[in-house]
Amino acid sequence: MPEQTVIMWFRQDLRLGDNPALLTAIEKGRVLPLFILDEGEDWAPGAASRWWLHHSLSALNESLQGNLWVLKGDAGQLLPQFAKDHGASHVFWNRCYEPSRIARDSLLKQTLKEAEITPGSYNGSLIWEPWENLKKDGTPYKVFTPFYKYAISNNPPAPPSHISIQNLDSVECSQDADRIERLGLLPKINWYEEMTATWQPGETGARQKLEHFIENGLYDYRKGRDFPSKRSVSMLSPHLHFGEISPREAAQAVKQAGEIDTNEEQAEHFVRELIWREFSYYSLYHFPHLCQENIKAQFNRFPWAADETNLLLWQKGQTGFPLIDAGMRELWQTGYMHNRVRMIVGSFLVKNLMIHWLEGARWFWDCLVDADLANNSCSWQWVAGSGADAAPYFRIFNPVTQSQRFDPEGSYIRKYVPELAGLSNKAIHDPSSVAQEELQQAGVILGENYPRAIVDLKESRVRALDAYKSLADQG
DNA sequence: CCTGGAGTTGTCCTA
DNA sequence: TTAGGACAACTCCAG
Repeated sequence: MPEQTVIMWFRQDLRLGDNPALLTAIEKGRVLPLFILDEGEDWAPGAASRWWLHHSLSALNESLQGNLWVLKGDAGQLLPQFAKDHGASHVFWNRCYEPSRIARDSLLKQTLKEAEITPGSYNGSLIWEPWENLKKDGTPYKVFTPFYKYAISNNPPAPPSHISIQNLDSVECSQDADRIERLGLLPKINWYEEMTATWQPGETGARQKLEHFIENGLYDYRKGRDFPSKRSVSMLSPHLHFGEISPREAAQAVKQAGEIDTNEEQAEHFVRELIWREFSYYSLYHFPHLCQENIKAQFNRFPWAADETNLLLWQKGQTGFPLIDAGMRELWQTGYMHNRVRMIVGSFLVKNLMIHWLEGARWFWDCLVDADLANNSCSWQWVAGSGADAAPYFRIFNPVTQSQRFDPEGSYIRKYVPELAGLSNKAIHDPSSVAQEELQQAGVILGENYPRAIVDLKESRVRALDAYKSLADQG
């Protein structure tokens, strides 16, 4: 009897290591690795994500000895037919948790079963399934810390699999050699030079980032992660999003390194951040509307400004606030932005400019290589104050104060806003309030080579506070 | 039920 | 210069 053909449907698990669906597929028969690009999905990948996906697929294909099959179109339609055509007995995948994908996948399971093909789905992307870790009354946590404490003490994270998969004997791919190019994921204009310098999509690149973090960032993570020029952060977010490394593997590696180097406290903080990612998936699973609607309904009455001009200036990094502009340009050039700066540019858009958080979420979605529906939506709702956690609404970041505190020497600003490089460490945080003479010496001409501040921080802060207050007054 | 403590990530003013 | 309280008062969660 010939060996069974088992389709391994890769989605956001573009790796061979610690991949439960793949491990099960290998046990069951001969693996046919497949990826399907479905452009009709809600929140289809933005330009930066597509760039990443192209390279990640190429890397995966290489580690599969060129045997990754590729399709383009509606997975719900294509997959059952493809499975039939190849006489597959099973189709395995790791779960995705976006609402539309949950619906699509459960329908697909039904279709496959009717065709007498056995489907199987696994957890390859999360430390915990989102339906785990409920409160005693069976409802989900809405606040991070109680969720964190409960999950850590009741369900210690399971260790990753360390089975190494090399030279996998998979079904030979008979598709054209340029099938990945023909997905059309790369943009026509070559805007991605900076991205190539910053990133190496794929499993190998992910491991390198992890090791680099363990060696260079971990010892100082707790405090250093707040300083955008320090790069004490892991830079793992896009790798985690595309599943090039599992969160379990990252957590275990960092914890073990922490024990060896007595950096337990630092390691714990890193794992805590990974669990924030868990909490975002958990929240999206239990509250699927949060990617388009305010969790707190009173925010539906918020007087958002429909200000195309300010939105564009924010997007292009031309607000006149150097830290904001540095962050927005980092995003544009590298597909990434340091976490603290994300909070600050987010607060600025939503509170100082009073532009709807969804506008920010959409822009991030298109620009970020780590664009992730759960993380992006939850984080924007948190910044806006419309999310489930009860952060006091009067928390408004001051981009100048934050800049002085977290980029005291202006090195992050100088990197991404080079026209200000000649200003002193003191002056660089707020050129609009610097004396004409000093600006001139540094070659800065406000309104010509660097914009004047587009809003008054004090005024706009008061305006935002009043707007938030009016929501409370009406109940 | 009721109660009290806590809540990722702040800012500003005053003493 | 720095530390501490006000902001305004909500919701969540555990006991």
